[in-house]
Amino acid sequence: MQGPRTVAEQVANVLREAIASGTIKAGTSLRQDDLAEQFGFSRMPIRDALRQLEAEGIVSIHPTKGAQVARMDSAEISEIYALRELLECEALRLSLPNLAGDRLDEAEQVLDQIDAERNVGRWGALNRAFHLALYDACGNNRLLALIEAHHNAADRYVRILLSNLDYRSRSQTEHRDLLAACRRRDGDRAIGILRQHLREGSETLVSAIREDGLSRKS
Amino acid sequence: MQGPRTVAEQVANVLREAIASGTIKAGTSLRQDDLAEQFGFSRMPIRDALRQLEAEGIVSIHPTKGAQVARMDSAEISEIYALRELLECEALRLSLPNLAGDRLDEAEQVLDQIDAERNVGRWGALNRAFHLALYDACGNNRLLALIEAHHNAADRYVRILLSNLDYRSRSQTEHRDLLAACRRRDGDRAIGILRQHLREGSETLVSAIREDGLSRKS
DNA sequence: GCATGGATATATGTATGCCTGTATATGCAC
DNA sequence: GTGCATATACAGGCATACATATATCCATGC
Repeated sequence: MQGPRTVAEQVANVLREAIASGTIKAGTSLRQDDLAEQFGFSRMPIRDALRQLEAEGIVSIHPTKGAQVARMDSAEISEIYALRELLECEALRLSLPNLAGDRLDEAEQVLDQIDAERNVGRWGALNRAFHLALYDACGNNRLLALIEAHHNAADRYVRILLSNLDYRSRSQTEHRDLLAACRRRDGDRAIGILRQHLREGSETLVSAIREDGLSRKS
Repeated sequence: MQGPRTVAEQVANVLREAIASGTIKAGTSLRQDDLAEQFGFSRMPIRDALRQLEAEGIVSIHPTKGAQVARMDSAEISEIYALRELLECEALRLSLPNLAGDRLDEAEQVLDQIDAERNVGRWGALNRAFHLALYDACGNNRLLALIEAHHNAADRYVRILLSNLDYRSRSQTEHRDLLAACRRRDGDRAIGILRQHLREGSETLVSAIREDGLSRKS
């Protein structure tokens, strides 16, 4: 596994993490000159990085007006979660018959890691790792890429969820229920749990955003 | 409706159309210098355009190795059609209850246009317009964007399909059946027809690609 | 006092040049 | 004769410089 080969990729990775972790807030305008100076590179790789992040739906670019961290209101969060439900339930349905036992063991280890992890910033990645492990055998790489893209797009909001201790506890319970259903090869039950899991996440997140006022327009 | 605001967008549009129409074949390497000379601009807007097309999955870029028109083998075509089936059936299910009658009239006009159109290059766009008209009221903009992205990614292959007179005739019959089911507000039937329509397209296209050898690796 | 137009400033879009990395070909050694 | 190493060439990434568009502010006129 080799690291990023270009400066643009490095910049994109740093910005993605900064946005996901909340260091750079939604709506912040990302000026090419400022970023170039901060990173110590010219504007060109920064432009490439911003294009990359735009493709991922993390920033929005308007010609001659620059880039800013994409704002998501509760409606967009709902859309993303509706898509996650559609895509991930299908991936699980396709994957489960082909899912080897040791993959499930790996998924369980990830759950243990989540319980042990005290660094808030790691929860998002671990949460994603657990979900993707279950879908890994679905046989459709584009489907997996779409799922990962939606995880990335909503990452900074999911982290808000996961920083809520109560939600995190419920989430882990559901994760273990889901894993148990997968071990029993009970596809319908597993998909049902996953669907319920995502809907709870969506509802919790939407109400959290509404009261936090995170959706306010600048 | 204002046109492209930047050179990069214009270049991206021209390249997208050239690739979709088959003027630029799959696997062709897209050298920045050559394109810059052909278009009469510098390499920078060409770079931006290629990044944009990469995000759309139309070209693939490898650092220091340049860009080339993305090759799709039959497996990738199958993946795209599996996703189209998943996404479009869901969009239709969500849209149908909110779909106004005049929208259906518009869709029918598009079908008439397809029958009347003699320019092969227009069929792809009209075909897409018909499908999107049906999903328009689904209420999830991201879902619509994903569907449109998948239409674009497979466009040049769909055009191969549509240039087949026999397939085109069958396709139109299915389109009209689908429209009729929508008018009757028979959601299950409409989704069933759509699913069958997409599966036929996938199978026809996969076998066409296999025998045409379009998936050969340079 | 308000509105409109023009000018200026700022940030993005575009052009060009240089450097680095990779691939290929050739030569030498085994 | 084959394999490996080195050198050269080519293409892309990055930097610097220039052009353009847009927004804001100030001035002038009504």
